[in-house]
Amino acid sequence: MEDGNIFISYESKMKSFEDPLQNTFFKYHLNHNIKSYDSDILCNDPSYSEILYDDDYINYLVELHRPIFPPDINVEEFVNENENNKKIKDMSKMNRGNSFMVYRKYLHKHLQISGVNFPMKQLSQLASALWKSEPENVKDHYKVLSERIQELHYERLGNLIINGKRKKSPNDDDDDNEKMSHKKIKDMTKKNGGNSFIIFRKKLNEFLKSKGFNLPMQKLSPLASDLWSKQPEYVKSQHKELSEQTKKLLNEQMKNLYYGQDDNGSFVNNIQSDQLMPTYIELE
DNA sequence: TTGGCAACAATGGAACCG
DNA sequence: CGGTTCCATTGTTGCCAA
Repeated sequence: MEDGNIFISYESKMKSFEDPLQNTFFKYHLNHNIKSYDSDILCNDPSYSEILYDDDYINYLVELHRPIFPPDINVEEFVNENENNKKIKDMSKMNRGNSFMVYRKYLHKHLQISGVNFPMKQLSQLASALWKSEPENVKDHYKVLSERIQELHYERLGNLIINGKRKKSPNDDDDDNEKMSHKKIKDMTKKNGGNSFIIFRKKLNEFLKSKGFNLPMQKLSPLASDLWSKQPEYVKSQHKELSEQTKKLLNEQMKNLYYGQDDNGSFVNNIQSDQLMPTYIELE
C-alpha cells in the first residue's frame, strides 16, 4: 500500500513481495474470500499466486468500492460546489468536466462517507478501473448528468452577463434570452476581446481613422490580413499576449460578478498599444 | 472538410524550488 | 517554509495542418 498503485497487475506489483502474504490486502482477501488455499504452493509457485491475484484479488479490491447506482447527485449542489472552488482559472471553462469527472467525484464522496480515503492518484486509478467495467447505461447516466451540470452553469453565466448582478425580473420575457445558453455564452466568453489578429485589425482601424481613412469591413479585413501576415514575430506575440491579458481581465470581472463582489465595472478596453503598430503601412 | 493532437475540466497530496 | 507544478484519469473541444 505504501508505494503507488495498489490496483496494478500481478507482474509489476507482486514481484516486490518475495512472500505474497506480505501484501496485507492480499492476505485479507485470501482469508476472507478465498478461504481455502495452499499457502505453501502460494509462496513457491508464482503461477498459482498469480492466478489468485489477478483473477480475484484485483476484482475484489475494485468491486469493494463500486459506487451504487443510480447516484444521488444533485446537479444544483454540484454546480454550487464548483463555483465555490477557490482555484478557478477560467469561468467559461468551469463546470465542463466530462462524465468520468462526475463519476470520480461521486466515487470520492461515496468513499469518504464510508471512511475510505485514497490519495488522489490512487482514486483516479480506481475510478478508471471501475469506469471501464460500468455498463453503457451507467456511463450514459453520468454523461447526461455532466451535460446538465454544464447547462446550468451556462444558464447562470448567461443571466449574469445579461443582467449583471441584478436578479432577473420575473416577467422580463425579453424574447429569447432564455435560450441564449451554450453557443452565445461560449461565444461571449470566448470572444473576450478577440484573438490577436482581431485586436490587430481593431488597432489598424483606429489608426486609419485617425488619419482620416474610413474603411468598411470588407476592405479592412483583407488589408489587415495582408499586413498581419507580414508582421514580424514579436508584433504577433505581443498581440497574442495582449489578447490573453484582456481575456484574463474579463474573466476576473466575471468572477467578481459571480461572487457578488462590488463591480467597479468599467470595462478595461483601453489598450494603449499604439507602439505596437507597424512602422510601415502601405495604403494603396 | 476531416482527422489527429494537445489542452483542459476536478482534486488533494506529493514533489519540487527558491 | 511558502508557493507552484505534477500526478493520475477520461471525454470533449478547439486548433492546426493536409
